[in-house]
Amino acid sequence: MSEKKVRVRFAPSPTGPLHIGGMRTAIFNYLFAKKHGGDFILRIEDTDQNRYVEGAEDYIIKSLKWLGIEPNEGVGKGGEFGPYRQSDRKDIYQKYAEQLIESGHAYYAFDTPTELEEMRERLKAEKNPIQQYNAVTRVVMNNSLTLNSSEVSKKLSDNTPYVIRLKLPEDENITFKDVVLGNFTFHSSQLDDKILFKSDGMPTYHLANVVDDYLMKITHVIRGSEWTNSTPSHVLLYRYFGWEDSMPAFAHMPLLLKPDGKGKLSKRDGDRLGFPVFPLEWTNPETQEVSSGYREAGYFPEAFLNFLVLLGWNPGTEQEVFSKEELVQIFSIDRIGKSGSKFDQEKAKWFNHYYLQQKSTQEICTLFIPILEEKGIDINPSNLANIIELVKERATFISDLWPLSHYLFVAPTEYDDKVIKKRWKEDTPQLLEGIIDVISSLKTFDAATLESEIKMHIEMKELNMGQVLNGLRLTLVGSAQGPSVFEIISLLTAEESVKRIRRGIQSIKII
RNA sequence: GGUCCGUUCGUCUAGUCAGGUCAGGACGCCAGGUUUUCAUCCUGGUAACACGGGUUCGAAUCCCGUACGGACUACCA
Repeated sequence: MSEKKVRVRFAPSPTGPLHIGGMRTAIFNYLFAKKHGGDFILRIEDTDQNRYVEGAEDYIIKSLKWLGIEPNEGVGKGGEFGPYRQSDRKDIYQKYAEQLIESGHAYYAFDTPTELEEMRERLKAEKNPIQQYNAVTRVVMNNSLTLNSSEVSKKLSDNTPYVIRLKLPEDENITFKDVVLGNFTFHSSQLDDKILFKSDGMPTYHLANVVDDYLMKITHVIRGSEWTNSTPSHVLLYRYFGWEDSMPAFAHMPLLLKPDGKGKLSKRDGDRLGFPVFPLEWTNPETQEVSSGYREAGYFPEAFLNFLVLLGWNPGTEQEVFSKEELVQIFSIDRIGKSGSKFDQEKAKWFNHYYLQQKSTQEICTLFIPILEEKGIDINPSNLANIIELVKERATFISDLWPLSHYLFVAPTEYDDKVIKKRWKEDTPQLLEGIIDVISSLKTFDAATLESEIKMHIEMKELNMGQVLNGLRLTLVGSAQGPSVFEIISLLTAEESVKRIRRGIQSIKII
């Protein structure tokens, strides 16, 4: 076995925050690399200077880190195949573009944007289904194939803006195998002479991507399926460079779709639909507009990762909850589905609820304390642990804990009208006086004792439970929610409970 | 318009390559149980092979067509 070491790259453009589709691509790349004991490389593809957004690169690194994805090499990490930011590799690309010109597989093109536009308009008017710069149309354009060599050298020495285009064959089938989608055949007449090198001196994605993947010894290209149609051009580049033997395997992943209908998920959908599409909160540096993030919404990274990995992939078993380590063990690229998936916020919440329940009470306390501090609540740790024990099973997010438990910290100041109407009767105050007596007389003060004593009292008086306990809950909590009243009383202490019951008796009026 | 791709419960999906279990699981939803309440939890239920042809004893599975959806079609990635 002389299998090459697996090396994959995640190669986002720093044009803004990474959305969850990009995160999923990163996760799949990472899992695949780890599964095979390989390297995961972070490369920043910033060849479009116009779209560069300040802070985006940092955002990408932070997002990966939040999920526990640490690149083996790349921007912010280093490595022997660097630099890993394409703008720092500018010189490399020019050399390769020129090499292609020398070998006759690329050419200079001097057409202005206007001329290109006219060409497309003309083809459109002729009802030509293909409106591209290709083997047919290039013969009437301004390029080093139609101009004689002295005209070309003159233009070059005049600094006439030019691009370098890939010279596609006129009549050739290009085939490649995609690990996810299967075999593809494209006919060269359907492709265009892609620009490899732009007039601003930067390469396009197509060139930079192929050159870097080759130089960085990438073995598997796992990327979004929006790249499928340009893959044949990339295949040709490998061929023309003479790198076909080390061409990586391609795996194009289906896209994440809008939850409510049509099209691929976009950055706008989040705010429109009321859920985050970004892992972390993002503030647009130009407009100061804030987009919400999963982290800030209260999702745990492990829940978010678990949820995301199941979008378009499954292990083929009925298991749905996985740790990252487990995923590394069982991940397999050929279990990636072919069709796009919408995501379901309800399921994301379910995962978060599940992961929250797996956490220790101590851990949950630690996460909850900042919220309490913000509310100005002072609490002793052992009491807090008891409170968390009591309410955590109801919580999906840490932020649910306060609405679920506030009455255990602060006495109710108002009482739910609906509950008053339904549960507060003429004899309620009198019945509660009886409960005060029971509470006050107890020597051991735990939930079990409270329950048996209060129940005994109710039975002796020949009352029914609902009659007494609902009113009791109202005075303690202010509403008709929460765990067992006996648990509540025992946490509240006798003194506080009696105080609340008295206050309720005084201030609640029959409706 | 052209090229390429896809289509199983409302959603994520198993099953398709090697045709033959009342098409399985999860989320959601509904019902019942537990509970003094609200949740949680437990049990059960609802619900899908896009459509039309063909091949076959037999098709979700293979073939063709149609519809619908998606991606690409920039000196953006």
